[in-house]
Amino acid sequence: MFWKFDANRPVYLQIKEQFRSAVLSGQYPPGSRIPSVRELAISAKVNPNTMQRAMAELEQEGLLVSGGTLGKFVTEEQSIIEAIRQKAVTDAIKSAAARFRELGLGMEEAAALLVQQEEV
Amino acid sequence: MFWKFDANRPVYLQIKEQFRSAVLSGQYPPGSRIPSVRELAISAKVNPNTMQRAMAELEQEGLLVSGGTLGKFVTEEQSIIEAIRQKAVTDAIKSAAARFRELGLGMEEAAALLVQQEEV
Amino acid sequence: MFWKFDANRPVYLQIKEQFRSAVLSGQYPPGSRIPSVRELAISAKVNPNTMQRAMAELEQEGLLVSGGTLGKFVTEEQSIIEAIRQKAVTDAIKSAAARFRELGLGMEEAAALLVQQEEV
Amino acid sequence: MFWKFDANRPVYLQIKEQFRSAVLSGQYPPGSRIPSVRELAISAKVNPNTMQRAMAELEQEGLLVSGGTLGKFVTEEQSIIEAIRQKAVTDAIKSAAARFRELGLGMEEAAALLVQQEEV
DNA sequence: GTGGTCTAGACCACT
DNA sequence: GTGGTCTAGACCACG
Repeated sequence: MFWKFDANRPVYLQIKEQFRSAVLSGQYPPGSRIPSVRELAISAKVNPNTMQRAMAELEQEGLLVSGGTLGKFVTEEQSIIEAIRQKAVTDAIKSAAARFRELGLGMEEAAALLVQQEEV
Repeated sequence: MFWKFDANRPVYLQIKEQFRSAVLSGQYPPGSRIPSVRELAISAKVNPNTMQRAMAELEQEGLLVSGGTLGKFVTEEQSIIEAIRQKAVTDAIKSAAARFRELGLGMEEAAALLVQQEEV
Repeated sequence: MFWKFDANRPVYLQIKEQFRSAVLSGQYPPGSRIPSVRELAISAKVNPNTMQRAMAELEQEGLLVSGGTLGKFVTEEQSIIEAIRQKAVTDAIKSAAARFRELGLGMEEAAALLVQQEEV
Repeated sequence: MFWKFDANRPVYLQIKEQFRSAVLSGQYPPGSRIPSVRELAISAKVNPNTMQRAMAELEQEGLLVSGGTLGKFVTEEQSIIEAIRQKAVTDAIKSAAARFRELGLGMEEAAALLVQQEEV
């Protein structure tokens, strides 16, 4: 798990986003145990409380379930995961579209730049 | 000029982004006078100090030039504007691409969703 | 605002309960500004962070709305307040009933003891 | 014996309450042998240490007496049982009354809701 | 001064 | 060892 933070947004929100993405992209399969809060905090070079807050919110969101002293686990309910994925993708697209529109960039143009960027 | 702020990022940064976009998209042509900080602050429902800070940074960036007691003006130097546009577009694309990649979304897929979104 | 905490349950949860009750019982009318988090923390002899957490959750619940740097306010939406009151009362009744049942106490019996207790 | 735990309070305290209630409501008559700590722990899906701690405290309270290698038994002294019952009922009533009062709920009103709840 | 975030470090219960 | 809570104290953005 590699972390990258932008200084201008709350770290715990960025942790939520990135960890959610990690789960959605299959890095932590449904039902699997995730690393302990303390380990994750170390890997992200962040205070355990900050990591704890992020994971607690992902738990409240339904993506994670707490196994008490056994650690935290990715939910086994595929429907929840799928719903979260849908929302994440839609949000990302909407937010990018809004930014492009703000810049006066047409969607086809933006789409072309995106594809082209990948080829680099 | 319509403003939309996200609670989780410094307002003055969002003002910079949005005002810069307004200039780049031609809403304020090169050489034109922009509204006073006071007026902009009211339209954005923001403290004048906050607006002042944002405009000062856009001035330092070269996009705006101060006309002393006459107010602030958009720079007339096309090269500066063009450079800023390039950077803004590139940043927006890169940032969107990074987010999509994080979500395990292919660029072609994302591009398709973007175009499709416009049709809605 | 007077606070009373039970050592065996998280303080922030008890703060939520008690403050919610204070609002529901009209101590803080709809739309009114509540004391600052720092003041409340002092009055409850609790760390500001703990109070902050409790108020943030009441905000998420919809009972409070944040006025940014102006402080926090009780929501003006009567419907939300009413819904929260309903839930609070129902929960309290259910929880008491469960406890009484556990003790083999009939509801009529318990009801009598409750009324009698008030007369003391 | 059916167990139900609230995540926000120490499990051993909840075991004490529920087992005490089970005895008071006659599920384990005076002088009868209770299941082994190991069995109880399994039925409650709880660590034996946790169950052990709860039973030890009930023993110290006088409700249970240890029969050495024969297991634990409910005390045969009716006076003790009666005293514990009194305290348990009084505590439950007081605690419910306090909660209702906090919510601005009159005792007659609460009593009515309690009785009504039973009919459902 | 206000809300909000973050760090550092401690303590508790135990799924 | 793990999740969870709490304290103490600091910093930031905003007004």
